[in-house]
Amino acid sequence: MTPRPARRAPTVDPTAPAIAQPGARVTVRDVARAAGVSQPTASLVLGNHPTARVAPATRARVLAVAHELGYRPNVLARGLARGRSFALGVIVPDLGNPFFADVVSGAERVAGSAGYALLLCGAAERSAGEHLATLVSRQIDGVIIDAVNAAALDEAALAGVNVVLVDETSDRWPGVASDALDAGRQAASHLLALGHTRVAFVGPAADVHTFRMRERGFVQRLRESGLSLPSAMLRRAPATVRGGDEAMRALLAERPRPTAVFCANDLVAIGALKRCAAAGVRVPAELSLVGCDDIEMARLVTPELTTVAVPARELGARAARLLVRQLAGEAPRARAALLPVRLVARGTTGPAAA
Amino acid sequence: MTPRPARRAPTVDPTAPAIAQPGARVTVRDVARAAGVSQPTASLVLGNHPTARVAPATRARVLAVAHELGYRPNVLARGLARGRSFALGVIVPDLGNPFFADVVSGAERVAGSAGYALLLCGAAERSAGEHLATLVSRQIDGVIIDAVNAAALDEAALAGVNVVLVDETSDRWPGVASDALDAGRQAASHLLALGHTRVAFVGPAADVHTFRMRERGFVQRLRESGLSLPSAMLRRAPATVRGGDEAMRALLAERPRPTAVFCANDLVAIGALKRCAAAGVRVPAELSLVGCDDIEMARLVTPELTTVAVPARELGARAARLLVRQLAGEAPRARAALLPVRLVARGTTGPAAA
DNA sequence: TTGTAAGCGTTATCAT
DNA sequence: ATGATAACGCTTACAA
Repeated sequence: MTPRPARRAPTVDPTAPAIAQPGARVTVRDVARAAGVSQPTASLVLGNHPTARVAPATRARVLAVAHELGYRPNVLARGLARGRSFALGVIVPDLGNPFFADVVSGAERVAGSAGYALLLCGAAERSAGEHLATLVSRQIDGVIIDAVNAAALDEAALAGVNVVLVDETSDRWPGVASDALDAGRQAASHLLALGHTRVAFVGPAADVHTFRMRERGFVQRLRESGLSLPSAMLRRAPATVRGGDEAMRALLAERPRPTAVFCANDLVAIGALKRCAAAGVRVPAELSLVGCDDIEMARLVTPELTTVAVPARELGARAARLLVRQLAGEAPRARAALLPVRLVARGTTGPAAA
Repeated sequence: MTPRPARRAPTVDPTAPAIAQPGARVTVRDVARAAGVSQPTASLVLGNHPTARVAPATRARVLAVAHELGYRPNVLARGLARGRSFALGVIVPDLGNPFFADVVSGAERVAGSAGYALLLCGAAERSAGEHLATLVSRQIDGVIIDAVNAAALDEAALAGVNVVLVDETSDRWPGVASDALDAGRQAASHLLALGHTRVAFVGPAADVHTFRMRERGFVQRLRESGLSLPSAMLRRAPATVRGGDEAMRALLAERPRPTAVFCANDLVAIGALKRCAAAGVRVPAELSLVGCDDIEMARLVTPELTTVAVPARELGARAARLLVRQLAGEAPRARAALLPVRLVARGTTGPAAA
């Protein structure tokens, strides 16, 4: 066989000083050539493989040359050869919600330190299904899906993808979640302890598991104390500031008014709080308010928001870790426990008015 | 030459019904085989190339088969062959800051609809330089760098990378930025119009261009009205809620106190506002406060924050668009104009106390 | 218009 | 321990 034909653009001139040429990619082949070994041998060394049975001297030489030349592996090529991309995807409903920003941030930290890149997908513009499709065509190694109804996803698109759900449940994919039922229960307990009996709930109708569970826990705990939630006290609203604002307007028009309201998340609670301020309703004197998530904003409104703290960054971090471990070949461990949540009593809750 | 040897794992059995096999990747070769054309011909059709000189009949057949088989191109392989990854990176200091979350969100939208994936990099854990290196080894097509001092970046790492700076300037890379100087000027004008003469500034010492310009514009406008900023009225603090809180504590201890403070961003202003509330200083009666950015939070604190609105999402979107255009081969247009900013007078500013 | 062949940079499987 | 050789899935000359 004839020697390999000259490459179109030789990346490094062997006669040139061994300095990383700006703009020119240094490949394993260049390193091999310069180190006087075959290309696969260099690859064996550079791929820091566990099974790297290479003579110490050879290895050292290759490493030295690689360093000198400023060799950087081409992750795309590696991915193509290994059938993996060393990248994780994360799909969140909306990065504008600080809670999701935290989840993503936690995932990014873990993914990054495990050598994975994180591809960000906001489900606001494109649907989760579309995102999934493009991720798959990028040979994505795993996908974190947060607060997107997994059942609504296209079966075909999901075939053969490593998925971890955040704050959703499914018997098909593993997931990490906070103890949303307990969040609702703690909110109820707190209000009950303060003597509230006319309480309300504001949350989205959307079929997102966490919200459903928060609501369920709240109602459940109320029932245990002999209280019920009449339908007028159950307001459906999008999980946004605006949603909270509008729901609270409706709630304030009710007679009798509730003396306490649990909101599905902090954004809703803050919207509700804002409406109370606008309507001249004193919080917590006339009305108590409990949120959920404990985003940074919760401590910045006045009065500070009583809320149930949910470890958002930790959720993202765990989801990423789960994927990373799974990809490293570790057996998927038993169903992960729910992350505990904790009510933080601050300024928006007080004793029920007499 | 002998026919190509059998592949290790044939992805599709040609005799099987043409249904996307779950888990099995359908390749161009599979499509070509099924359509009875050569692999490159199929590639030509499927690569929706402008120069696709293929017989209409053939093209239709290939497309039909591809659809039937559920063909999805392997972006990694395509990238390797074309020397591009069809991915953009974005490096932000901290996703926890809603401003950056918005920038990223805007970039994601544009990148996504142009067929680019967005790799997220938070500069909190790893340095921007490290991120850049990993992005380069992923053959990244372009990188958006927000609020990271570009001069501090490793020259070598940046060689041959398409970079767009957000809210930074450099004569080396193109960038998009808001009119930070004008932001400072508008803040000053607003306070001057309200009769304030003892004003202060709180901002980070970090060498981030935008913050420097906001400060400069503020001081400049003050000077034009014959006012100066004594050093006691210039507090250095990290651009966070906490930083604002602590800086304001110091400011409140000064005698005489300032009657108005301009903060480098909303987070700082909100921290300052919080400190005022804690210290019993009435805002705006005793002290006026102006922030910068107009993040969602600004309207949620009490009183609502007067601030200079900066189009964060638009910045991210434009940065991404700049890269996408550049990658599409369009000539980089002349230096983009600064995005205008606009002061939004809300509740934290009022006339100077008599 | 289409097929053949080479190549992208890496990993994996064998002989040697 | 090392080196040929094939393969990953795609693009792109170039030849037919």
